Amino acid sequence: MRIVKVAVEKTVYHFDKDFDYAVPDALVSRAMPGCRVRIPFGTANRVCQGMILSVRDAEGDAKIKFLQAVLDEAPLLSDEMLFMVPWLKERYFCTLFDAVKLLLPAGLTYRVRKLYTLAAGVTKEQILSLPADERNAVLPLLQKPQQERNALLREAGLPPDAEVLERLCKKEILHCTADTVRRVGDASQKMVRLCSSLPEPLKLTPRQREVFKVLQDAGCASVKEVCYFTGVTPAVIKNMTKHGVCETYEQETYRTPYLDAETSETGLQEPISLSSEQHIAYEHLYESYQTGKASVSLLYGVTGSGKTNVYLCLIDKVLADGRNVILMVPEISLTPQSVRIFQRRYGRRVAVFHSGLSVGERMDEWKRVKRGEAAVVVGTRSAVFAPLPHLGLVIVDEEQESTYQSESSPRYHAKEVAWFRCRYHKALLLLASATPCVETYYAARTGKIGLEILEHRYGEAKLPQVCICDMNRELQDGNTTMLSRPLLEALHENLRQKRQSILLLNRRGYNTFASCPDCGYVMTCPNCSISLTYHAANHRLMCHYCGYSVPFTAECPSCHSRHMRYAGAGTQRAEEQLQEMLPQARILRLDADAAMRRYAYEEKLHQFAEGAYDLIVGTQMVAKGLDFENVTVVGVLSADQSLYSDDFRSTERTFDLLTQVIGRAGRGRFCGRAFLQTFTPENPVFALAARQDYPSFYEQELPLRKVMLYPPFSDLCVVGFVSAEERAAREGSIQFLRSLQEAAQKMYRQLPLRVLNPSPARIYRAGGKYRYKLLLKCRNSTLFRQMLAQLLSEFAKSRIGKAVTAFADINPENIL
DNA sequence: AGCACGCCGACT
DNA sequence: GTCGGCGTGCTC
Repeated sequence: MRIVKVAVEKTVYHFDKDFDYAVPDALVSRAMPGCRVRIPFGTANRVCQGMILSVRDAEGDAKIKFLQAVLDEAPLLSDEMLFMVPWLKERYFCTLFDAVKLLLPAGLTYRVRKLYTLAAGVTKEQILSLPADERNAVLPLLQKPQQERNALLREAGLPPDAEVLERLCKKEILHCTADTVRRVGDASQKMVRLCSSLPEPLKLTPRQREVFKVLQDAGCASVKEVCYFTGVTPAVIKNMTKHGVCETYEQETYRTPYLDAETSETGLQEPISLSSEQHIAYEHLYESYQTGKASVSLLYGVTGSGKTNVYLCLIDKVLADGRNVILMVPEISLTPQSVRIFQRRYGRRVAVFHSGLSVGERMDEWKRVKRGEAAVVVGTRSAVFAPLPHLGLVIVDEEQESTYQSESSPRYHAKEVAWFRCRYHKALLLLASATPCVETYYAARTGKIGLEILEHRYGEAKLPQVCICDMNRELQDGNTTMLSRPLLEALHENLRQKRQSILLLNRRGYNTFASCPDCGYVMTCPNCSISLTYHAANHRLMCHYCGYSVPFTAECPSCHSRHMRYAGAGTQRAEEQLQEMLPQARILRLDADAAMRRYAYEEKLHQFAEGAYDLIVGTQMVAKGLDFENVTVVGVLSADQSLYSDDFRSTERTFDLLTQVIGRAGRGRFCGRAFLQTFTPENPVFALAARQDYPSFYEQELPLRKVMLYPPFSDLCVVGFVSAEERAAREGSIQFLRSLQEAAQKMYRQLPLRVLNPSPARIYRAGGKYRYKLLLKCRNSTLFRQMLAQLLSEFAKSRIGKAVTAFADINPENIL
């Protein structure tokens, strides 16, 4: 008997597995791995969809059920993808079908729909004698005998969750069946062409002759086009089809948003001249690519060192080999720029993947890639799943960016997925950045991955002059606004000279840290080296890694002055205040958050470049990619907000942010200036960023990581607990901790593991639910993940698991 | 998650 | 004696 293993939709993590189904004889030829199927599942045999993971011949046991239908004519997933599914489950603690969904474009999913008909032998009298609500629900079926659940309820004026229909099924008045429908139809076009053997003798009316001539010239054309050119109606073509002169067929059209008429088929291969430094890096990378083994390299290149040129040369070679490339960029807002560069060079062979595309667009690009019509994919993290058949190179630009981790379940890390795919394809993974994440640089420094360095700025652009503004000083001198005097002055001057400025506003991260204005001391947790966060409710300072807390006092533990204060407020009104202080300035506000529409954003930036604004005020993500000749002043209003955020990566992130922001000023002919406002000017991160000195920053940061056992010296795992009741969430975390310790004692003694106390999540109340978390310093090994998977399943089955959902996230970008 | 099974109390 | 409460356990 033919048996298939199926990933089933709507399972829950703790009982998810690949379920066996028997294939009915009629479907044997179509039930291939990678095809979706319709299956009965659970005690009630509810209809749901699944994905065939593998096929075999074996004896089926008593429990086995049969497939109902195969939904795809050809497999949607390649062997590589099917291989990736269980890997994703094991790695990110999701169900198999969740993993499948990552690999399919959003539009390609089926929806299960419930259809109702009157049961055989039900009479009109019977219906009329029913209670009112039931009668109303049944009556529409007399007009149209089969109707979908939602339509039926709507017509009866009942809410979508009404149970009338289920009741009627039990009474055997209605009959319920289910099927699956495509969510988004393919965008297809009706095409027409001449038949290969024409009827003899060929008799044509004058109008048909017109059509015949057009088709002879064009070979094939869409029905619409033919009608347009000849002025005939579709009836003529239909008639010719009937007489065997021509035939029609459906052809899918692609809706590719970034392709316009200017985009040529193959692109312009303009020669690229590399500097000697770039050339060496390129040569080395190409060598690793050519070894035919999977490898990872870091391309560490200072801002403006021309990393893109190196990418382009590598991509040329990889494409010439008949292999494919993925280029990932951190933000949607950065894709139009990158896409333009790559489309210019590679034409229609470029496909675009990112979450801002509509469902239809995404599906079209996906298909183009799957059929091998596109060989270069540019996009955000979801691009890592692009179904390219012969991957040769994956480039991760700005590899330190947190956007490469998914923020919703399954929380995959695009860099990890990229490495999985590169191993499969024996391809090169290229991580690139001017400020790589500490883990990556450590791996490069210790020889675990390759390292290529570009240390010279391309051309003669000079580093801007950096001013670190001491905000304590400003305060002492009576300046209570959020603009320091040097920055305000520079903005005024820039306005006068008709030059432009960029200001960075940190509105994210509302944590309030405690610092001493006299000596600059910032309160940190003695166990975790994390800034303590002020909690107004109990007037205490708390560590949100381990739950440590102390009462807030005004006395500084370092210099014993009595001026300790908690900071962090004040940026809310920033924008209005700015307009008040610079009344004549034309200010453009950029919000990376949802509000900005997809293209409106590009439009605004274009206007800025044209000089329609004097000043951009934006959040950090926005400011990172901006590159304008006329910008000579950049300012960071409060660098502290990010520097003393309650996260072990906060110094690293701040260094990255400042370095990039400083790099924004003075890209053109004029010398630029950067202003960093802070209450703790003595923090060395400012001087290091001013010099753009990543290696020194790294040397300073690494020992701290080692002492505190943070990555790269351990992995950090967060187990989160969510519940409608605070007590349940807390008790859940405590119980999980207990079983974790037990399991570690008994079965996993060899695992390195340190557990911090359960503590409330940073945002501990969200959406009416309470959240607790447990932090583990561990080694992210197969064994560790096995233990965690086991514990998560047991927890879900336990009594408290009914009230609390637990989930795990290894090396998250943000610790809950 | 959903759903059936089953064991106990309140009711005709 | 039966209806229905929800605790328990299973899902190919």
